[in-house]
Amino acid sequence: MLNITLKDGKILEVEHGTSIVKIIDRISKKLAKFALVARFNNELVDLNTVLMESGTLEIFDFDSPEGKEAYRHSSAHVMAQAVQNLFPGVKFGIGPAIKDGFYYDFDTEHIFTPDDLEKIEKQIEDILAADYPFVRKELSKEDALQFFRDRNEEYKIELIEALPPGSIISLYSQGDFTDLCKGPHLPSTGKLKAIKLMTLAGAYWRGDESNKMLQRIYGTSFLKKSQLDEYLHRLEEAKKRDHRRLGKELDLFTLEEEGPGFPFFLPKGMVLRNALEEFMREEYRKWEYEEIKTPIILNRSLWEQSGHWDHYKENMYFTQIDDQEYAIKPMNCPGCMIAYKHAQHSYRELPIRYAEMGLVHRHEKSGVLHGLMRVRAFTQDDAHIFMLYSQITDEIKKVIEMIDEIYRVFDFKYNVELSTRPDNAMGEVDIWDKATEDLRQALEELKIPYVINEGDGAFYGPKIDFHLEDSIGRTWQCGTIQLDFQMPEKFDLHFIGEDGMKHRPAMIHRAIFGSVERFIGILIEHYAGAFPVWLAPVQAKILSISENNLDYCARVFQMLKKRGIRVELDVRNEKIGYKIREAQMQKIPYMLVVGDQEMADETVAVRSRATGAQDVMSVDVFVEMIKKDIDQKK
RNA sequence: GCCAACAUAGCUCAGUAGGUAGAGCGUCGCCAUGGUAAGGCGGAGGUCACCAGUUCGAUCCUGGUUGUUGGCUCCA
Repeated sequence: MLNITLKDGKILEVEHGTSIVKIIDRISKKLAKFALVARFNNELVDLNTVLMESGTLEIFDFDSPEGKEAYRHSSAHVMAQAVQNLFPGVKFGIGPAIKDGFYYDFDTEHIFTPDDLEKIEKQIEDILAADYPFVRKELSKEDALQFFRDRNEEYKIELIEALPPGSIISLYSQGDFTDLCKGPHLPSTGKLKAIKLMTLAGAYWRGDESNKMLQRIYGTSFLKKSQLDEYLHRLEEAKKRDHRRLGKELDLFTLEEEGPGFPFFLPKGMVLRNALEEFMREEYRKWEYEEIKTPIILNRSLWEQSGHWDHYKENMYFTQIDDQEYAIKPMNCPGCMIAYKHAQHSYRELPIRYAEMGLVHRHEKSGVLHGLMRVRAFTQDDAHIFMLYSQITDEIKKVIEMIDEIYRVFDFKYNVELSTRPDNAMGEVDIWDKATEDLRQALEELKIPYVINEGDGAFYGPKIDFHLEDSIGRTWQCGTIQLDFQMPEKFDLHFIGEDGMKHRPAMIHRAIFGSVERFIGILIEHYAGAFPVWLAPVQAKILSISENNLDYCARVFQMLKKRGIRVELDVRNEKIGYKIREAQMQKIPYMLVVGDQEMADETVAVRSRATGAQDVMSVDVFVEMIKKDIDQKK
């Protein structure tokens, strides 16, 4: 007999060789219905697994990450089977579960079309109806290789060859489809219900652009049709918040064919942008930064000195002035190095914090451009901090606190990543290790949760990145803190120490918005275009009821303007409902309705964007109210 | 950059078995003076992204170019 310990601590006694399914049947009928996979002695396993030893058992349903992953992973296998049935001879890449679904990569002469997706979905239905069991089989590495060689599955062969010799290789079959797979899977295809194929895409084999491009089909699956519908509905809703759409609707910015990746900011977008920059400048004062501005075009020799010429050339634009070659800056650091060197510095001055709203240009590949999120020209709210080595941890912590404080103003949730040494890195490995350790230590001391992103650092140093989410859950790097021991070396920076000798300062690059453009993109999606009053391009709009009220409206307009409120006046010959609808769609925080009544009482009828509630008050009271919103950044 | 799809009025989109195009919104004009999410009527507005080719004739078919969208990160 075996002793099986359950999640609640209960111990079941079962016979040697009992399957997990049987055990679940004994635990509860309901559980039996919803169970998808299990964890036995810390290993995820199929429910069909037969237990040969005592241990702890945990059961997962669709609501658990483990269950959901297995569900989607099994969905991917079913999709692959459907593709195999419809397109014989197709070769298989990989097919994992991902955040909101799954994908599978295929290699076939046939080019999939959206019509094919429908056909594949029909085929999937049949496979679900047939309720094929998922059967696990374990082979030696040699036998597994033979199996896939017989089927000419070159990608599977490559995957198996990468495994250590002597490995036990598991295969999963359902019906006439067999795939190399670690598992676990659901008991049978009939457990799957609502599967939908979403999109087609190209994807390089193993994510390496020197490899062949395979055809990827993305799909998702849910326990019930209603959950799937809800998910699709959420996606539709999210699309309405897309910053590219709102940017157009609210006249914030535009992207034109004449400048792919070079956004135009329109008057309203510019107001928003200026409000953000003004806010950042207040923060500069508060956190003791000094602001500088360095040139956009600088001589090639500078970029050779900084290492950009060797490490970043493909991303840079160049130009000629007289007979000299110049580069358009892709980063602000080299200019800032020169600014630092302009004078001799004492240890007493450190840390020196130079901030710069720096416009940089980068040649991004055409296929990666995306609205304001990924552009070819953007403004970094950059800063470089020069300091003693003994000040490093404190300075990093200060920057982390500053970022956290600023993101809080917008009510952002963010993820933190620590990115380590990339392949094209400049400098010694042990210096990198030291820098990485400094960053890690600061995160640990502040108890900030983070994940490590191997090999994703900048070429001159490791970094802490702050990622924000867009409306459909894609994350974008915004804030960044990068520790750099290379630039001070390359530019021979120094300060005069207590001993009267020259010493090398340490340096941090940091940005908080990251890119003002990207940050605006995120903000638009975050607020769905309904900006808080302090950011709203138009904070209040005066709507006249009839021609009788024109003079009074103009007076109110002037009063508000004088008090610094961003106000617009709508005195067109339209009905009030029409004007309100328009102002509402422009997401203007306050509408001030003015008719005969208000004119007589010297008031305005304030309608709130959020609630639609009306409140009649004097202009002074309204100004006081809206000023309070602005001050509190509401 | 690579794979696929898409590109028609300022915006959102319809359309043509190949015979140079339509709606709604917006804009402009006139009428209505209207009290909290669209009042009525009328007008203007298009080299159907660009360049070639096929054809008597191309917005439509073919090829190329440009741009846009989704993906190329999730590792059996």
